Amino acid sequence: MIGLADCNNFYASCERVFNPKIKGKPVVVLSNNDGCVIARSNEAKALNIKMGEPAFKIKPILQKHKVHIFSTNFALYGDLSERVMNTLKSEINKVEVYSIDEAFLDFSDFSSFDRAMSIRKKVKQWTGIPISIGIAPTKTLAKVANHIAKKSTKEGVFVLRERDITRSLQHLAVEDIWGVGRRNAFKLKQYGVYTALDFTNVNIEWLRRKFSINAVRLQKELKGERCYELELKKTKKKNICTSRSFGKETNNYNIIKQAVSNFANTCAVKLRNERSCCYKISVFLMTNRHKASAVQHFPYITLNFNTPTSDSFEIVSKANIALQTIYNNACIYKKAGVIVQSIVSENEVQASLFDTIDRKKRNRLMCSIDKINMLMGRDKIRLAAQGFDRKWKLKQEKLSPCYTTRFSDILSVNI
DNA sequence: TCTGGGGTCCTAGGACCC
DNA sequence: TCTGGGGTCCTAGGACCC
Repeated sequence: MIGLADCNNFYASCERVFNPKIKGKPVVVLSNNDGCVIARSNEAKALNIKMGEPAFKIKPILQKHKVHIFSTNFALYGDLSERVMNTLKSEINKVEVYSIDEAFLDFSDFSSFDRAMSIRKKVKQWTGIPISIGIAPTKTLAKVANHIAKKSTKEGVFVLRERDITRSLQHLAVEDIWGVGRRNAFKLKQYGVYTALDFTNVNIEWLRRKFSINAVRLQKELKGERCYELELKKTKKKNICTSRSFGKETNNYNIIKQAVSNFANTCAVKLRNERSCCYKISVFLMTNRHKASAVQHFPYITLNFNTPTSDSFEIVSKANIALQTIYNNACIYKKAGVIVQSIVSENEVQASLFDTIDRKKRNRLMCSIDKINMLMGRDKIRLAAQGFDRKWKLKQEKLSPCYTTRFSDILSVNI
């Protein structure tokens, strides 16, 4: 059997761990720039606050019910996620960390309701985060089991046995199947497929023809045939993207250049952490698509490196060449981003015949910079192009302390 | 006033080869 | 009159996930 452990309302729960005052109260966490609701406590869900809703649209509800609002604090969530995963690993040998708040667990040795309950209790006790566990024969069914654990059990644990599969699928809407999104749910309903059970009953050839190979796999998984195994090896990323909306829209070239330089540098740092190099870099800009009256412009350009690189100097300067090409000062931009692509492992780099850079020396320099920044704080050493004033930076008005990752933010206790 | 960020996989179609 | 068949590789766009 495969288990799926999923943290309940993860970001909202993180905010509560070190702030007991907000227990039992409605809590929402907003996306970057304090834009949309991306996490809700049960009390906030009960107020009918929807996932992804722009905060400014529901301001009256938030005020009326005294909802506690937080900006995203990824330093906190990332750290608590690691604690949860480590606790799971202390109980289960094979754990696939699937996302910041989810992990697949190998229950092939023995799976029981009681074992899952004790794991759940341990995670709560050790980290303060409540989780739900669903257990079933395949990953997709484990997702179903988790769904049931969250919605219909008091304990937060559900074991989906073979004999109960049909009954469970009957009560699961087709759009709630893992891997069926909005588009395909709409399409399926047009053909009269409304529940997960309906989905398991459609002709497999028809499914292959009308949808994709994934739909076929999905059907098999729902019937208990395993198509997806646990992925225990960490794989290298194939693309790395850093992008942000600006706190304030702008057409100022220098501000945008600073932002793009910072995003490009972050991509380079991420590449070096992965021990990878990239062949290509793309830069994009976006105007505010919600503003009907504004001139819209979504330029995007990709440039190549002759030799794959993770060098900040090269990546940032190439990003700036790209920016120069696509920037148009008649437009007010809302967002910019840098993507590095065609990624290869750093020990598989094929150098260009005409390469002129002393790469060994540059690598040592980058290593030193990374080390110093690790010890002394992010961007302590930076490229001049990154600048200091950060006029493009995001809005984060409701940021909670980094309780676990910054010395000055550690809680003090009065006895 | 105000609307997120970071990924993966699949497919169709174009360009090219012999 | 009449215009093939079998491939590979790359890319953009779509769909999905959290």
